[in-house]
Amino acid sequence: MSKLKSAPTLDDVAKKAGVSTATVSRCINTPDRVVEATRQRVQSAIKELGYTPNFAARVMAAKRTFTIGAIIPTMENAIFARGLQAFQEELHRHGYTLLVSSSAYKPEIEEEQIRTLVARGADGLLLIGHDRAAHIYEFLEQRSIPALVAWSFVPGGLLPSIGFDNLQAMFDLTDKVIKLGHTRLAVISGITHGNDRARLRLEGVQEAIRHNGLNPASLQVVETPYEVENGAEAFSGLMSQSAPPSVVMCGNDVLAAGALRRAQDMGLRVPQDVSITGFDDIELARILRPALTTVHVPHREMGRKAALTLVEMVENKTHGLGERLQTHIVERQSLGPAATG
Amino acid sequence: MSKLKSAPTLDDVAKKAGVSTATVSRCINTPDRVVEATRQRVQSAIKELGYTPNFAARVMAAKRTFTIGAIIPTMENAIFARGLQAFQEELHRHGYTLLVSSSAYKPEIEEEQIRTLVARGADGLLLIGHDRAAHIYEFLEQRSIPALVAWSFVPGGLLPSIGFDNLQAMFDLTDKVIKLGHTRLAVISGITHGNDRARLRLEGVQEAIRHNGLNPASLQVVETPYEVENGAEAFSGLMSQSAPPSVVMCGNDVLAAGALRRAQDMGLRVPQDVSITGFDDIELARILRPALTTVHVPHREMGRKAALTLVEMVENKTHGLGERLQTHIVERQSLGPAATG
DNA sequence: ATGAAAAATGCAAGCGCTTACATAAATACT
DNA sequence: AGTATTTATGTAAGCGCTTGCATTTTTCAT
Repeated sequence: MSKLKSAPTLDDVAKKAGVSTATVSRCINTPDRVVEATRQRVQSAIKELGYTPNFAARVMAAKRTFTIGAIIPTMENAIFARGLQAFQEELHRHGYTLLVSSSAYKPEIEEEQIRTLVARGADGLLLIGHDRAAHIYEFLEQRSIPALVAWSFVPGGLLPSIGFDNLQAMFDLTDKVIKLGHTRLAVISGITHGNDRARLRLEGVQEAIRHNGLNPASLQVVETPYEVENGAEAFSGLMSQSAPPSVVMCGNDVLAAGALRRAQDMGLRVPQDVSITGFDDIELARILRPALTTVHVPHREMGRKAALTLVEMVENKTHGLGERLQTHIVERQSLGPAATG
Repeated sequence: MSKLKSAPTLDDVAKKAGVSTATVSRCINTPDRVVEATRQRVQSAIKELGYTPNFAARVMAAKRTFTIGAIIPTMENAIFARGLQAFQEELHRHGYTLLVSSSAYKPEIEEEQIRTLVARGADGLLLIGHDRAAHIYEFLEQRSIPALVAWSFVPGGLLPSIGFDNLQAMFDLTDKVIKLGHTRLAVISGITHGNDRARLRLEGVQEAIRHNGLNPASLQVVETPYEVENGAEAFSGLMSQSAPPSVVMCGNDVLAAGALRRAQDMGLRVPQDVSITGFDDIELARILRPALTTVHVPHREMGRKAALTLVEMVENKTHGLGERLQTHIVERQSLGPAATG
């Protein structure tokens, strides 16, 4: 009942069905080029043997893998997990498989992963953000691997991108903050090095400050990795100064969650004593008390569209148009008017 | 500067270095079997050409992929994301790449994914939980693919497992709940069909109830998918009855988060009016107010150990011992004594 | 019926790599 | 110095599949 050592091959199927391997191959790949009767015979041979095509052999012969690679900073942040899930689902719908790696926000690791995925024959690649060494783009270009950037839309970038305008989104949020009367702002930003999303969000704040005639030098910025604990630490650092900010704008919801918790631990009321904002609008933002005022990003839509675009790029060898997705501010309870005093 | 159409091959390198392909191959795979001078020459040829070994060809020839497949229900739940991240990191440390698919908790999809991963030559497989059709185990056995189950430890299962005792953990938590004076318990469980973790957790509650001499029939159970919103809905359903429970035990933290939020929306104080418990101890549990009393599961450790075990199984063709990891109750604020009223 | 065109199938050449096995070069030993 | 070992490299046979081209069978129009 179970004695086979190695998997049955095309040849085994061919023999059993009394046809050539070519015919079996056609039955699998282009069934309409095989006459009904033969197909039946082959099908049952396949079933009987429990045959599954060997992927590597197939790739070698056909030069196609139907695999798309994605390299994300981490699976632990819900925004990537969610977008990736949608990406995967859409890919699956088109017959592609997803190969994921995470780079832990480290450029060297990302580069290694890119090479690995290419060596594995990924038909296309999904990358996060635009910031990376020029030679990586050259490598991709030279190997003519279709690649797409997500989570950051930059028109006319080296690679097409599906994402949103991080700068504009944060500009708008900051503008709203300032209109509420805040003048002492602080930012808890993600690490900007090699991360255009973080960088652009920070720039958005700065631009809004200038735009509103506030003093750019008054903006306090802390850069820290995207973890709850870091948000908390950064927050207490910021608040224990002589002139603490009236609002702390965080680079993402995770950081904001940490800040919020710490605020409560410090006995500060949010938003009465200090306002806090997030970015991403992950589920957490809604669950927290007070619920987080944040920027909603359509992660699922982004994942889905990225898949669609990438498949299109791979199959039609087109360059990919890219698309700017809309974000919007979600007003909840963590942002209030500046305290009068 | 960039004109090459297809990737350089071993042959190209061999020619450029003036050696045979075998030597180049050895330089890459068993460098100590090649003399220094030659190795140097080959190395620089590789560098100059920007050569990367073709994965598929390698697999075909060597029958090894250094790939481990993992099929998880979803990447969206932090518990899997976190465990998988650790799994991946450990795998990477041993030179393996991770291939992930998610099954969306659907058995048919899981089966398809298993076949796909096997066809792709995964050297080993990580599966979640023990509940699946017998023929899948046969398939794995027949193809002699090492496979390991995680997130659920069941000694003497068909496959070795690295996980924890879901039943015992929930039994302990329930025992504590009952000791606090609660007699009207309710459970918001995940869907138990095809999910031994959910099923065992529920059984844990039931056993504890019997063990403490309470009436098993009094336990109210709602089964629902693991989403925040579902937890909320289930909670209000439960509480709007004539004799609402004094404690709602949730199948995981996500469900508990939904329940908690809904409780607050309904004007119920937690834990004064009703207690709520979770399971998993994800970050969220700590952030919520009141913070969730839950069962801590060592996800990272589990991921890491699973990787170690699986690599060992693959490389030494051993059967894998499995390991029962310890969980513990984390007492926070969402569970209190039964209301005396 | 009969030859031409169309459809179905078979043949066999790779795809790029690893790895026995064979051979050549270097080193050791008497 | 001469032979036995050891070490380094080359030769070539696949791994399981796809696919262009050749061949056979079927279909169709005359």
